[in-house]
Amino acid sequence: MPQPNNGAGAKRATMKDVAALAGVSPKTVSNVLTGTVGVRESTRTVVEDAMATLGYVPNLGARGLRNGRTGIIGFALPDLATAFSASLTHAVVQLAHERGLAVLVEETAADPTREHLLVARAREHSIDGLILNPVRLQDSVVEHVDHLPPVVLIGEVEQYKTDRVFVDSRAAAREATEHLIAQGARRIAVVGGSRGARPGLATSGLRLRGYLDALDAAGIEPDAELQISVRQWTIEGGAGAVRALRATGRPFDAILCFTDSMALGAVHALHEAGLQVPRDVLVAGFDDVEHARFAVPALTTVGFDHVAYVTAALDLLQRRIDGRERAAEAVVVPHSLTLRESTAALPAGADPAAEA
Amino acid sequence: MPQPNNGAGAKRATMKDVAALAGVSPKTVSNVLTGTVGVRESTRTVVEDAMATLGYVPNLGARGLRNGRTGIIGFALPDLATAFSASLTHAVVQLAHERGLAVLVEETAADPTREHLLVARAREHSIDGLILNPVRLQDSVVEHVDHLPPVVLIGEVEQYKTDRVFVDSRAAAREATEHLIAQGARRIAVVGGSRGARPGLATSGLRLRGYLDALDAAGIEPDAELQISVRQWTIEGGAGAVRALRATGRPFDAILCFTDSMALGAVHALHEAGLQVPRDVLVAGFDDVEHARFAVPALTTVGFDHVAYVTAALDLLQRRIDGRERAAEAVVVPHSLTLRESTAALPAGADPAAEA
DNA sequence: CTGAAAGCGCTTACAG
DNA sequence: CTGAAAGCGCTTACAG
Repeated sequence: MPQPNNGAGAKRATMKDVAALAGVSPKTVSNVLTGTVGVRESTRTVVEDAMATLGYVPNLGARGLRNGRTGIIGFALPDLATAFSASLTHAVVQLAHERGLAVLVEETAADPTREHLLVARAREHSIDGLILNPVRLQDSVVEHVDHLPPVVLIGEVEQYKTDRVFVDSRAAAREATEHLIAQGARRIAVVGGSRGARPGLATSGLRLRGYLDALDAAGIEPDAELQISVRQWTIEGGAGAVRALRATGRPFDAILCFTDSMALGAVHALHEAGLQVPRDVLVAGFDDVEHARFAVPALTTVGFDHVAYVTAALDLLQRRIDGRERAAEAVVVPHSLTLRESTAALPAGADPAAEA
Repeated sequence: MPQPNNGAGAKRATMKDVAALAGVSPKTVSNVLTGTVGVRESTRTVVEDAMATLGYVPNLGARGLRNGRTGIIGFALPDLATAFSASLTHAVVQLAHERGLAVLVEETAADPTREHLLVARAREHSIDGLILNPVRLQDSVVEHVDHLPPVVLIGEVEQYKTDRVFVDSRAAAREATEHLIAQGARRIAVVGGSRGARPGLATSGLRLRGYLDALDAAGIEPDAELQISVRQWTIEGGAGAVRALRATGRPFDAILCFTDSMALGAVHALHEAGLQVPRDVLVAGFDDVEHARFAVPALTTVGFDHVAYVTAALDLLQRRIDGRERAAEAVVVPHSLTLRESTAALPAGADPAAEA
């Protein structure tokens, strides 16, 4: 029978083994490895040969126990299954690796107890820092702040004790809404914003505020029935929102969704109902995930550079890990509205889509 | 100025601190924590109170140094940005957490050197095990097998030394192709399979083989020009494949794509070219990601239970970690073809889509 | 059921 | 530039 790979075969070489083979002390091996102290060239060569011979790989857990750095950072998002999450995770893993950091990925989900577990787990594994999208945990993160490692928040949160990276959601939502108005829309629904959201508080509230700014500037009376709150910002959530919207019986000629995933779900639900985008309804999203560009029809969306976003977060985190005595910083990543087929101008004088 | 959260305030409590406060030895605290040895109820209470008072969280790195278990597993995929990756990552993180495991996520990418880095990194962090989708690293993983921790491979690989989880891709591709034929397609293109793929070797080869099986059974002569190889199995890759396909000038009336992401890209590229799905061309995919269900048109796809898939991988890994003396096992996860709008029957006598 | 000793693999002081 | 000692926080034997 085939011998399964069990890794138990060769007992892993330690620094002591390398030192013995090279004829030096473990400290010298350590010096070669970390490079903090100069080592004579000949000594270095002997040590490096010994490491190669033994297939030596340092044990970062042991190192971390001594010097307090594990080389692991945490990355926590509410829902790893969305397209936006995939794009960010991709960028974080890629960019963290370039800095020699490994990434422990966490999911906070809707369950509020997950957040506490997450924080505890992060501490258990002695991560050097945490990049956190606190959409659902804004309040409690603040509470636990004493127990947290260095943290960078991504996304809009009312929190000034911690470094953070975000886009100007209010301005972005306003621009997107203005665009829909310019394309001829007047009865613009919004998907994602909670009706009772306190403006300024988080992503959802800020985007709703920007939407209202644009309506106000255009002299359009906002209609609370057109503001659909969505619990899960997923494709399914977006589809459900459109069904809810149609159930109100209110006519609408455009939909601004707070994520591309929801927008794609909205387009699907409209299609299901026999409504065509953009002929009958305009649709715009947020995030500019790869899918937005390739949807049918291609989706107008508020985009920003995901790599720049993640880079900013990692830069802040690195600085916080290295030297902790700084005031909290905020980095605003530029956004731009990308125009595509889903918001091509409505035919002049078209009737807004009414109830089924 | 606001005081940033730096975590440096309260020096973290250790087991020794808890022991001192509770008036017991560190070993007793350890016993309470691990539960391996019985502890008198009154002692337990005192210790637990002390832990709560100090906000004690165990240091798993230190524990791992002593007992060889870190509680971290690795999860490595070629490309974290795809919809399928997002779905799997979501499931792995969720299900691993339920088992008390944290997940270090890795990306192997197209770069072959990444694989070596990944293995080295995995060892550095003393992960307890690794779940690996070796699409691009089949050969070298085998080479490095001595240095790897317990590994479970996901996806089809010709490798019998290691536990693995996969779907029967050949049968699945055959079923999907038979369905396309039943819907009236005769000139079926395939996207993802390399022309020169050695059948039986990996996902791509197996799916191509299943496709050829179906053509053969239906008495349809395969056309090498309809087999488009794609380097990156992304949306963009799928769109590019359709452009390449159209550039050949060969007519085609259906496309089988080896992932849903590629299928969605294909639909987009067809739409761009003025071809409608399913009126002019049928399209089917693989994986049944959430998006497939909500695409316009909704996508016919070979689906399987992602949670079952990941659960099988975790079960195998857990057993391998616990007791290492077993022959390598293979788990085949059942698949099923989900029929949707993208493969609604072609109009009888329709002309296959020809070149632009 | 509980404790004192030793050690997991590494690095930090401290010497030379 | 290199070494011997001590210790990071925990658990594994070994005693009682």
